[in-house]
Amino acid sequence: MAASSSSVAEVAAAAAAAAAAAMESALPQQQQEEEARPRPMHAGGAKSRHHAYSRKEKSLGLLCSNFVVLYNRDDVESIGLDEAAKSLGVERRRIYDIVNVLESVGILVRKAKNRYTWIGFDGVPMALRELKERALREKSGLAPLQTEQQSASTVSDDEDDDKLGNPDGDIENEKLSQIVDNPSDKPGAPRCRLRSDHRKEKSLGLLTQNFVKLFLTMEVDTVSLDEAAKLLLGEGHEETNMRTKVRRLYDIANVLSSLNLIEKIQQGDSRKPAFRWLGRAARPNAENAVTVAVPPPGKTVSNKRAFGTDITNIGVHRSNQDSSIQKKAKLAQSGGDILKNCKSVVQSRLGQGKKSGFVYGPFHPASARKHELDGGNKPGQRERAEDWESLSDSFRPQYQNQALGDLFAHYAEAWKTWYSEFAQGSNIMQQHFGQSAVNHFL
DNA sequence: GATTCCCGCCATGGG
DNA sequence: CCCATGGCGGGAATC
Repeated sequence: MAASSSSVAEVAAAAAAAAAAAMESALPQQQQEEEARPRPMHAGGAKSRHHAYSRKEKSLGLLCSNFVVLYNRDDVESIGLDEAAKSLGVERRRIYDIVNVLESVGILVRKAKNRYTWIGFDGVPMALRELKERALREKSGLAPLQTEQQSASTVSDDEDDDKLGNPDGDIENEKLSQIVDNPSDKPGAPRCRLRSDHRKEKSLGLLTQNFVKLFLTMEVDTVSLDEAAKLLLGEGHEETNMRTKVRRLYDIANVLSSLNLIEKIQQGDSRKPAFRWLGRAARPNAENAVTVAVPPPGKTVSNKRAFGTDITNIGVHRSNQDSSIQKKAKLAQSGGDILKNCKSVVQSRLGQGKKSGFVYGPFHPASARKHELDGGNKPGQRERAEDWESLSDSFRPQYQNQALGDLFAHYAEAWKTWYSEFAQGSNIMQQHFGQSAVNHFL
């Protein structure tokens, strides 16, 4: 119970601390954490008195940071959920949350039940490219449906997704299966709409992708979660649906923040905060984040939620309600995996990147097109040369090993689900961003 | 009082 | 039926 939980915390702390220490060298500049938020239990003895419950220490963002610190190494084979949960001292449920968004951004791939393969940040560029590509195709491909409200007669109070069967959906699917190079693909059998994928359509992972796409396609680089929710959701919606969606977006935004893919900013004056895309992001880790130039545009004040460098969870609960949650948290398994070297293969394929700042994704550039590092575009003002993206634009899918195949299979599937859902949301996107977004840089 | 968002119940879907 | 997964929303902590 309590005893075990504390020991778990200890282990987590040790592991993460070690990891952090090891990682230190990788950071361009070591910069002590500024720790915007003083530890609530900072006073007192060496350890910690009792440590009052603090939400921040349990945040998904922090958890994500720790997760990354813990696994972002060369010798990380596959990741077991139980193992992760135990190491980080959290319940399994939380790991699912993290893993889902990490996967959406290409940092992980599901290998099997309970098992994920670590791809690392090198996978991000490609994932973003995929995402963006889809988003753009989506935009131009789907029916323009100009400023028409699409009606949807009757309020149909709670159900949002109607399944409007889009004609070109099949075409896309076919194209996909080709790309995927699925050996066991039957040219006729498995072509199904995957009924009742309704569950998946509302998944955190999908939501994450759509959220990211939003940033990738519009040129205004900030959105408030309410806006995002409205955008990603349909039009009018039950208050409750909106609220739930926003809750999820908070979750996602927090982990994306910890990955430095976005940052929270205070919109001008007296307005709810919004999130700004930092595609060029560098390193996960703490808040120092050498997030390059990009001076915050005039009045926006960057007060992103700083994730402490401290190490995760302690077995303290939200309130004074004891209830030792104590999961069995068994950790058995982790036999010798063959997948182990998959990761290293990818790694070597990339030439070990990481420290050089510029890294190629899993696919080595087919045509070694070198894009100038943001050569000379828009002098002055914040240019948004997205390193992740421009970098990946030159990629040509040309996989040569297991892991990559899996990766693509994954993307293919994700697409399918995304496609149907997004089809309906696209029109509202259309009226919001119009054509301008279609041809923005690139 | 409003916002942020953690916690964990419990539906669900795969095996 | 068991168990891995992961929606979902109450309501506590923060702002």
